[in-house]
Amino acid sequence: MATAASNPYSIISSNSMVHADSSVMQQGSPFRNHQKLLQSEYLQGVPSNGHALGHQWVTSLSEGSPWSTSLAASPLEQQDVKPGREDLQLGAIIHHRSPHVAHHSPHANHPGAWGTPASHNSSINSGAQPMSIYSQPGFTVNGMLEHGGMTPPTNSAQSQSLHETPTSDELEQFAKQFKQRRIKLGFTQADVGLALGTLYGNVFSQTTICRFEALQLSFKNMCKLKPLLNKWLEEADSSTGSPSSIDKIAAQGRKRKKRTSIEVSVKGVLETHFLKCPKPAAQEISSLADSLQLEKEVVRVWFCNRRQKEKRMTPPGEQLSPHQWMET
DNA sequence: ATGCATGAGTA
DNA sequence: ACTCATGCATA
Repeated sequence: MATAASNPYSIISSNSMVHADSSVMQQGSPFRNHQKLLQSEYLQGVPSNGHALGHQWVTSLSEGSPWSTSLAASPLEQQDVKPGREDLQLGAIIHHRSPHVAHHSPHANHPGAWGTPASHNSSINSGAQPMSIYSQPGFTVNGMLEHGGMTPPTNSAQSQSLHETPTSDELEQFAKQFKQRRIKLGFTQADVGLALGTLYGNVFSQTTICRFEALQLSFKNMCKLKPLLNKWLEEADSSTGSPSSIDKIAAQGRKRKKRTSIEVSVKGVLETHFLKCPKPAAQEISSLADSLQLEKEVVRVWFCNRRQKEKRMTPPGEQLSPHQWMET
């Protein structure tokens, strides 16, 4: 098993437009609902791919510095808890440097935001706030949707998405419609992500758009993105046939740990443990990691991701009626 | 489309 | 050390 450790951590830079739009054809029904999804998902047959322990990042490059070496543009697209502000200064900068003026209400980040019905809960959703939009007058990054920014004559869909928390159904409906429109208009998920960046300053990846369409984000997260996507939709709809010259942002040189590939059987074990104890103590993780011959960190992260997955609107597994995420 | 990973914000 | 939003890399 001379692990062909030929590709430790890759320096993000190449890779770019791979996925064209694979989402157009696959996917049967996005409504898989919440249930204590059992191991079913973890038994996904992986026929011709028994490559097991793929973990253990590296051992070949003499770079010395492990993945933690993070440099370059930080993915600050996080949720700034800033009441909206602190970005006007950026107006001067005219570079790749996504403004990411995330906005967010001083939310109360309650755990299990799910238990809270959409009725009269209003700590979430802060929809559209006066985020500073600044577009570089002169050239369009995405070929389309480059408006003055500050001119929002389109206030068609701000009735409820602004103060009223959408219901699960509404989100589901929207997601579905969004995807359809997007495809008809000929945009890929990646395109949308970029457009959002040039439009509002918040760039998103193909992954996020994909998850939105598939309702694989938390309820709160869905609520946050909906207004943005809604706006994009409007723009896209109106701007008839604007050939978009996609502009991929060159990735920076940031190192990242190579993705660990956990063996199917090992996943089964992890899943079993998860069902018993979804929140193992540090020590338990250690021993578990030890017995599975995995890095403790890998196991820890696995549990984190597993928990997070449990909180999504459409957990993998069963496919039930598109309701009841709020329950339980 | 999704698995594993990062990082800011919290508790 | 966890949650949550998000994404690179990969299947």
